[in-house]
Amino acid sequence: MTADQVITVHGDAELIARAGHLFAGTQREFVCAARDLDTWSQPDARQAISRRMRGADTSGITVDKLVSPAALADEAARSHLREVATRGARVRISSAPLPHETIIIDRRVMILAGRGAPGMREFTVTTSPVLVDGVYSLFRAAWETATDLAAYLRGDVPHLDAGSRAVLRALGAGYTDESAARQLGLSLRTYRRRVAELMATLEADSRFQAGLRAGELGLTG
Amino acid sequence: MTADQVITVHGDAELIARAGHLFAGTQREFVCAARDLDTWSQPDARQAISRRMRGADTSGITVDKLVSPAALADEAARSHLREVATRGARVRISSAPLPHETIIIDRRVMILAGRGAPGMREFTVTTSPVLVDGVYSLFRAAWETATDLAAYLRGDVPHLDAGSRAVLRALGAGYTDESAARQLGLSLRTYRRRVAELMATLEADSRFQAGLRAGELGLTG
DNA sequence: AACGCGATGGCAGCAAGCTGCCATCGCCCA
DNA sequence: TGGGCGATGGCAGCTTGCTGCCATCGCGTT
Repeated sequence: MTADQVITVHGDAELIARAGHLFAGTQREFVCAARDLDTWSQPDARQAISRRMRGADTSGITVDKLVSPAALADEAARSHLREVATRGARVRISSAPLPHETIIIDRRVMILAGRGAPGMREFTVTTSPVLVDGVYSLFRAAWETATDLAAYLRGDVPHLDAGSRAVLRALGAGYTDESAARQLGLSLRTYRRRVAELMATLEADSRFQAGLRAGELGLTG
Repeated sequence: MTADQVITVHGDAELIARAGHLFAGTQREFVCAARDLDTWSQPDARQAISRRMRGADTSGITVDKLVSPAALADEAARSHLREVATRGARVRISSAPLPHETIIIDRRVMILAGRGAPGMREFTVTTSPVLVDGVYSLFRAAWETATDLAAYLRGDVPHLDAGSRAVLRALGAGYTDESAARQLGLSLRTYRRRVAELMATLEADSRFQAGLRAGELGLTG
């Protein structure tokens, strides 16, 4: 039995001071899962990282960012995500609650954030291969099933009104148009109009494709 | 800056000896993500755990097991999963590669397995709240988007032959039956027969529902 | 050769889905 | 009051999808 160490630091400033060099030393891969963008919206923390990254050769580095829909709530966060996406990062949205912040660099170092006020969070820095590999696999499992940012924005999921959701539920339940319309108190004509609108929204050419898209976008409940 | 410890043990025997009491001490929740069932298929390890769990009140404990499809490969593993499922555990299948083994008990203790021969793996035991909470969130994110075991077995995903997959692709591409049949070199009649078979397999009443199911079961590529 | 069997495909008829056209209704605004 | 407008629903005609029935074909068995 042996004992590895997990370093715990308090606050962004100490993290930058003690682990900043790890960010700059990224060789191949930088992955990150976070429920919000609080850490990076702290101006001084972001600038400190940016300064360190400047000059580094970032061309061969893949950047994967997994965030929850909450990160799209305000316009500042949206534009930040769009910006990193245009700089080559892959951004995906997970409907499930994510950690406050999990960062894995080159599959060697792992940084996790605990809860706490922005700027004063507790972070742990770990290099144990077993720990890092295990968490990395979990990250990938969550990543694989998440929705791409572009698809998420294209689908504009949250803009589905209650009616469309009801139609979606009826379709998903496998009803015929006739019984679905009856259940929703609509005429057959109107119900089908709704279905047609929904399919247009989902950019689907067939009902099968619409079902597929609806599933992809996590509209099933 | 403080330093927590991560305990590393080698092999199932040492894990049982040093951390076995943690399993028996489970109060509310036992979650586990694993790419295979090697650990639990080791007879002595499983028996040791079973012995410790005996007598403990397991009624109020929720058990969540997330495994990859590989865990359904051989019949022994399948029946083991069915058995834990009937004992109240929730079992889900993730199409993405999972860690060799990740266990989180009561959201307080975390045990991760590294690679290595069954029986001789390296395990880490961690109690750092920041680490455990972070990994727990990732687990939940992967869990949320995984497929329930029952649905997975019902769909019998692996038993889809090449033809069915081709049909699935055509449907997903949004082609009409006519053009899909032409592309696949089938008559319209046969193509529709295939679609009907597929829908029966997916237990779908409508094409929309079939699309939904296909998406759920991760058949889209 | 004769047979059985499963897969295929044509045909026909029906069910379901799609959409243009128009009448109607409720509502807001002038 | 009257006009405009969007949402609704009926109708009709068309397309697409669904399936039972039967003929055919290939293949392996007897």
